[in-house]
Amino acid sequence: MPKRMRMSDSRSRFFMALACDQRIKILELIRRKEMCACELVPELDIDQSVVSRHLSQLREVGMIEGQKQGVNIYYSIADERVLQVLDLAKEILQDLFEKRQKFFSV
Amino acid sequence: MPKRMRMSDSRSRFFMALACDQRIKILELIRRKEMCACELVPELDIDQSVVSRHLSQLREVGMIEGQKQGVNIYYSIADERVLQVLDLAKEILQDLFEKRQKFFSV
DNA sequence: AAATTAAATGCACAAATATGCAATAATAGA
DNA sequence: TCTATTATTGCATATTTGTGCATTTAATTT
Repeated sequence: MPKRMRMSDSRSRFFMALACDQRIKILELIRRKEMCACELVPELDIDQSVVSRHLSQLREVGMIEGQKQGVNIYYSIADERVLQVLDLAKEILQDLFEKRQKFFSV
Repeated sequence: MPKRMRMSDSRSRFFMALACDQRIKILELIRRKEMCACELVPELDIDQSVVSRHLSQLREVGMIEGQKQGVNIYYSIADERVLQVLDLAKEILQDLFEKRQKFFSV
């Protein structure tokens, strides 16, 4: 029995899905055009099994959805608001970076 | 040396800061009114040192900022867009929940 | 200056995570 | 049916993370 449940709030799991370079890259890739796992593998330079697991995780929290086409499952963004979240984070961090750069350049 | 850097993208770290029940709760608490660490401890039921570390982490990614008032440091949300991110996640998950409930009730 | 309160830090440890390898399952196409 | 390709699933492992305890640091107020 764990001392404390770390991520019982579903939002924690949601954000955990974004707390990983590879998964962010996957989202940014399939936002441009839908892709299957076997197309993602060479882009990410990690094992095929790992890509599969990342995709599962993103699917579980409702960020992406897959559609079968022949042998492949093509993934796309399931909810446009996920992209808003990604872009907001980028903006926040960019502004923070500038703010801190200004602060330390005095 | 780790095999692979897991969170070199600053966005990963940003979202990692949100991937934790306690830290989300801290944000939701100080969004209502600014609070110091010693006020947060009884609300969260974790050790004072842990609260301190959570606050550091949230500060590092620019989500909160502290202001000294006497002996205490009062924390508040540093960027309103952080709240947008939190609320977007809530909406996405709520819709996902309803969608899945509908699907499984057939 | 001394005492008190708040915040940060060092240390140890349990739990969770990302990863790769190997094997399995699933399925389309020949 | 057989084959080939794709995706999923154990299993083991190194790293990371959240946590608590004890201590230290910082700073205010008496």
